[in-house]
Amino acid sequence: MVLVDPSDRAEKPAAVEPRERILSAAGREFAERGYESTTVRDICLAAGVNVAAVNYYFGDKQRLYIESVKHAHEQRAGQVPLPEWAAGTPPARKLQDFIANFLERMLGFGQPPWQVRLMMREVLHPTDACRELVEDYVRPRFELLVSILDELVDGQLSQTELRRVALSIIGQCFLYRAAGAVVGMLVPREELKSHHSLAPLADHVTSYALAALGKARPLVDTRQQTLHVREEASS
Amino acid sequence: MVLVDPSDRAEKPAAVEPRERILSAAGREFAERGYESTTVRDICLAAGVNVAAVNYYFGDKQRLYIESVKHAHEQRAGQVPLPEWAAGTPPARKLQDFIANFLERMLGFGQPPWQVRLMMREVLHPTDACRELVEDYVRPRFELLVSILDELVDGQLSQTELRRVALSIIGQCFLYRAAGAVVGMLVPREELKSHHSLAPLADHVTSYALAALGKARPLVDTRQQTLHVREEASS
DNA sequence: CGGGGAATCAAACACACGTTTGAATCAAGT
DNA sequence: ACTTGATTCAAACGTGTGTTTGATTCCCCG
Repeated sequence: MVLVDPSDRAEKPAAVEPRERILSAAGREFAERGYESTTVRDICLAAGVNVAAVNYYFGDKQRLYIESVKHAHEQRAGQVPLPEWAAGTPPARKLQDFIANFLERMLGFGQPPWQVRLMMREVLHPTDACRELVEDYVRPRFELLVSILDELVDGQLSQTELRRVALSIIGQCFLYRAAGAVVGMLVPREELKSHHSLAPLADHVTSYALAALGKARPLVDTRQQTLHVREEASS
Repeated sequence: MVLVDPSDRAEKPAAVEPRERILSAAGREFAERGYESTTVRDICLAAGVNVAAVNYYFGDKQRLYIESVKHAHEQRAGQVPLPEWAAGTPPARKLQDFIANFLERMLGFGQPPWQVRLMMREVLHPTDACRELVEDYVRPRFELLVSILDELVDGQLSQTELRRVALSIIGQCFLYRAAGAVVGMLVPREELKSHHSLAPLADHVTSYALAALGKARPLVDTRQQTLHVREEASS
């Protein structure tokens, strides 16, 4: 006979609703191992509840998964809100801020956020929870980026071109989150920190974009290069 | 248990060897559904062999998975080989070719090849088969790209900066393959073709990179801000 | 107190999975 | 024709899974 004293039941923060504990534990497990590989027994063990609790509170595993994706999404949305700027902020500055914010959100410096990893899974292998996630979470950011770019180039690019540039920027940030392990294998060990730190990355992506759009000097200063070009021309 | 060399057995003209059929079917199934969600029964059904065949030829499911990843890799490697250039080819042209080739390989226009999807899974959620894949398949391409960029900027960027630029280019291509479904939700229906066609994409990524590096005119022609002294009249 | 609905629990269920088995089939060698 | 060993097959095994069950405990209101 096991009598559970309410005071020693609290491995987690005390007095949190079981439903919440399950959602949180499920999010972590799903983010780590994926849907198929995580068992409801693992989730319940991590949450400190009986196996039957999942079905009691959520009906079945699938509905728990969808709920945990939404839960992660909501938590994360409040955690790193969209940046806001005073009127008259130069668009180049907005772009810089946006990229830093986006990277912050994706890579979650400081604490590795399982919420992002869970949503990333949803983006990479869409299930039913995906469309809703895109509309609520991805599209607003995407269109904010497009509008910043539009302002930056002063309406000189078509919407199609703007979206292409936006996707270029997102792709650069995306790679580090989605394929971080492979990136880690490609760059030398001692260089890894500089590839996974916020500031250098954000600077690179920003100046790369600004240079491509003609709003900053190219990464290579072409004026100092004339001599080399001449040498090369002989081959 | 000793296996007989297939070559000295009487050949069946119509059907391929069972081992090959299993590898092919397994690759397709794994690429589509992932490791956990794919059952050996499904694979054997698709391959037209008995369930026991997997264990007979490969030992267990895990080894079949690793073999099928290698198999896909080898097939794909021969299918879209690394481009080669005559000495003296301008690096900008090499970059263009590389990007087109890389996109061709990633997106596989025509029919989406399950081999790439399988390898993509390995990149996104690395297993034991990953490291080998990176060394044989990813790294050579990556270092080729870095060397092209190095030639392009004529040694004016550090290796770290070169790798950053290379990862920027790869990230842009990568996004369309890894998150194609989400990209499809973000751009208008009628624009989708232009975002998933080889030529426009390759042009965009290439000119984006060339402009950022100061080797081509920016995407936006800014009359007031930047004096554009460089005109790419060389050739 | 004590009755009753909500919550929790240990145990079991039903099923699908990877894997094994042992007999049947086949192809070649002698 | 018989032997031999590789291959194929239907059937079963053991295990881990999501889910259900029925009893038990908790908590609150009368």
